[in-house]
Formats: sequence, structure tokens, C-alpha cells
Amino acid sequence: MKLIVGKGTKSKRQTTIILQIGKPFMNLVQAKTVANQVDELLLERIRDGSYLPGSRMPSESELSEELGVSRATVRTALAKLAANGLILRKQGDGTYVNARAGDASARFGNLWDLVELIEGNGFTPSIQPLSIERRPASEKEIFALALEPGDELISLRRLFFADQQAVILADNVIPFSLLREPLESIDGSLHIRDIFQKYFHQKISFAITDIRSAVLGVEAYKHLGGEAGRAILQLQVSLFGKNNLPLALGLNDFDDSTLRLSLVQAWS
Amino acid sequence: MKLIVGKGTKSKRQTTIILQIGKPFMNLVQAKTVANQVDELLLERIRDGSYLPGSRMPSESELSEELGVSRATVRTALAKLAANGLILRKQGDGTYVNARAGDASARFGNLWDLVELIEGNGFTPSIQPLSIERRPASEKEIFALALEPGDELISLRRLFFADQQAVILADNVIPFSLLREPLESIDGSLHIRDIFQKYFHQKISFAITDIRSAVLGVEAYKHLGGEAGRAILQLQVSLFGKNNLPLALGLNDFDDSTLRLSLVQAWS
DNA sequence: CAGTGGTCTAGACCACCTA
DNA sequence: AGGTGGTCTAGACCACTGC
Repeated sequence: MKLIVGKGTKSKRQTTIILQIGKPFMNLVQAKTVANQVDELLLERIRDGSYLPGSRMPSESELSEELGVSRATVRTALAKLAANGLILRKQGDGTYVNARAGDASARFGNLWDLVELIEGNGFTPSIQPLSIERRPASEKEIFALALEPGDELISLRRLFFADQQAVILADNVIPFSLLREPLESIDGSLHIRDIFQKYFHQKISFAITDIRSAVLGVEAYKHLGGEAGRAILQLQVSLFGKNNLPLALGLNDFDDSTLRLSLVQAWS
Repeated sequence: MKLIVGKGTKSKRQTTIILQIGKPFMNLVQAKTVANQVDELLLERIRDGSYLPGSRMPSESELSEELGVSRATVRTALAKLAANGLILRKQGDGTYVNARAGDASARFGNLWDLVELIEGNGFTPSIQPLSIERRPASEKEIFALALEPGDELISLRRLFFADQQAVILADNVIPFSLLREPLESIDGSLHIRDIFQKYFHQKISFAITDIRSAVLGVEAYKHLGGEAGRAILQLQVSLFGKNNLPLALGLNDFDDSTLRLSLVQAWS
């Protein structure tokens, strides 16, 4: 791909960007905003070495002119990169490529996304459904999900693999009353987001994740193997829909001897 | 404080906000941007119940008009609140107060800030310095801090309290060569950010935090007490300065039986 | 269909850093 | 002193939601 980065010529808009900002048909393809396109372009330039690690990137004004978008749009894209720790911005100085960008495995705002977590560690993720069962809710679950005594749950147990290694044992419980499709039709290998969309007709609005330490239990040991009785991480997730309605609980036993949970954070 | 929220009258700018946006003397006080002032005002209204949990907040245009700032500025403030999970925004609908806001103990981008973590759990934090010593770097530390064999470190050990309960045992190691003030003058009860500023003349640029599980060791048990041999969280922090220079390592033994590490995350 | 949040623009002034 | 990122404005059009 040829990019015109020089400053002299007036020939802008030569990059692959800005080709589909036309307002119609935006929802056909993956609805890319201009800022997102800029973000992806810059990400690609960082990854392929056009912008070297530790080096200073072009200024906001330069990028704005080169790409033919407003500076505000450039800033939106840069803000996203900075939030993920990929670049460092210094007022009065410039924007630098963070040489440690690859050291983190997780991005903020994606702690619940186990697939991305595994990818961030450099493995190929896959999901193996273990069981889907219907059972009464425990007292704790009744409280956490705002249910009535006697209400039932769907318990979806799954095993996440990093390459061929089992790394996360996940148990999601969802009120049975929310189910909108036959229980048997559920495809347990889907992303939890898609499961909620397809079978529950619900959109997840936000999540609260508790990170705890625990000792590997008997059940988890069967699937995760390794040294018995060792310490593991437990990600306790609560998923909520609109109006703060509790949708589901997730209990994820996380083998942190294989998988790292690490985050880059810009200093405020 | 009297706030004019009504829509009929043209009397805006009645709130305490927008009183110090005058451009000079901004650096004397805590340099508050207009967006930050809006952010704080909205936060206060959420906290004091002016905006009830779960209810819909005024629209961006209404806030913009009421406060006499541009919609973009309002959006900046709202974005910050949304990032911290305090509000939920729905296109075509409105902005809602997240009733679960208080459920999280940590804010994104502040995982390294142990003081804030303790505050987020509803305790009063305090720091007790244990020891400051100078010693040779281990092989691992030489690698992680980009040192030469034989280089020395400063090891700063501290104990963090939540009210009267010891909850975090922290060990920070910093290359001795970075020290710019007498070793004896270091005040170990300061925030790590201030320690770097005062005694090392360095500004921390970003941090990478690894979250791991571990078994409570003998040394940590002495300080944290509780059940021996139980699982704890370990926050392994690497601090970096400008130019990706490694500044320090932190090893924080985190008693998650007292302190919760929980995060709110908006669904993307 | 009216109103909401989401996106984008063009221009301005500022604080800050480095030379 | 010149350039950088940080902030703010006023206006515009869009996609989406709920009535």
C-alpha cells in the first residue's frame, strides 16, 4: 500500500481510508466511523513498523491534513489508542509509540471477554460446551439476580482453550424466565454476547467483574489439570441489561499459570 | 446551593460552575477544565440524589444550555462518567444513572493506585513504611529494569491499611542510580507518584499491571495475618517513564478477603 | 416522527515542552 | 519562539429509539 506522508504536495486522501464515509449503506458493512478508520490505520502503521516503537508519531495537525479529516477526529482515534496503552501523549512534546504495547494481554473495558483475553496472550481460543442444565436457584443467586424463591436457572458450563490447553472453566447462570428460544437449541460455543442476543433477545449493557484468588477446586481440577490445590484466579462477573436489570452471573476459574491477566494503564 | 434546572427562564449560569474558566491564574488552583467542572457537578448531582439511580438524566442539549457550555464539553464530561460506569448512554433514548455505580471498588486506569483502591472499598487508607534498604539487583530485576550486573536497587517496603486492618504488603524496587536526593530523606508514607517526583525527579508515564494469584507467604503472613496459607492476589506492577524507560517494579500482596478488586465495564 | 446520543467539521485559544 | 497536545465553541448531519 502506498501512503502519501510527505507534506509538500497537496495530494491527500490517497490512503485506503475515507473510502466509505458516504452516509448511506453504512449499516450494511460493519459501520465504520471515520475515527475508527483512522484508529485502524494508525494501528496498522504501528504494527507494521511504519511508526517505530518509541518514536514520535506525526502531530495531530499533520495527521489531520494527511488524512483529510478534522483534528477532532484524529484526536478521537488517538484517544482510543492511548486508552489501550499503545501510544503515549505528552503535551508540548508529541505523541510516541509505546514500545511496551505488546506486554499487556487485556484491554480495558474487555475484562469479561475471555476470548479476547486468550488472544491477547498469543493463543488461539476455542470454546467447548460442557453442559446446559436447568435447576433451582440458590439463595445467593436469588439475591444477586433479583429472583423469587423457587425460580429456576439455566446453568451453562463451558471450557475455554488456549491452543490445545484448557485454561478457563466458565459457569454462567441465567434466569430461566428470560429464555425466549428452546433450551435445546442453545449453541454453547458462542460468545456470551451472541447467546444473549439469539436465545434471550437481550442486550448486555454493562458488566461488573470481581477479581479474586482461590484454590483450584476438585471440579475445576478435572478440567484444568496441572498441580492440584494450586492458587488460581476467579473472575466473578455480573452482567446487566438496560434499566440495571441483572441478566446473568458468571464464575470463571482462570488458570493464571498459563494465561496472564495484565493491563497497560496510562498515568493520569 | 441553588441550581436552576428549569427550562423556561433564560437565567442560565446560575450554578457554581463556570466561575473560574477565566484563562489566567488557572495554574494557581487545581487547573480545572470546564469539562472537569461539568463532570464534578454531575457527579455531585448523582451522589446527592438530584439524579436518582436508574432515572434518565437531562439530555446533552439541555445540560449544554443549562450550564452555558457547548455540547461537546458536556459530552466530554459524560464520557468520563460513562467510562467509570456511573452512567449508561443509549443512542436514541437517553442517558441513565447506573444504579450499580457503587458496586465497583476500582476505576479503570487506576489499578495501581492502592490508596484509591482502599477508598473505593469504603475504608480509610493509611500507609506504614516498613523499611528502605539498598541492595544488589537480582537477575530478574536486572532484566526487567534494564540494568547492568552489579547495579544496586532501593527496596521500599510498606504496609497499606484499610482502617485499622493491614491489607496490602507492598515492595517497590527502584534503581539506585535514579536517586537524586539523600536516601535517608525519603518519606515512605507518600504516594508512589510523589516519591518519584520528590526524590527521583521523574514522572511516571504509564504502568503495566499483572494480576496473579498466589499463596500467602511467610513474610506476608506476618503482616497481613488471617488464615495461614490462603490464596491472595498479587499485583505485579511495572512503572515506566518517558521513552519507555523502566523506572520501578512493584510487588503488592493483596488480601482479597478484606478488599475487593472489582471493576465496572460498559458493554461495547 | 420527534428527540436522543453519535459523529464530524473548522476554527480558536491555551498550557506546556524543547530548542 | 515555535510547535505540540489540551480544551472549547457553534453548528451540522446522522442512526437509533420510543411513542
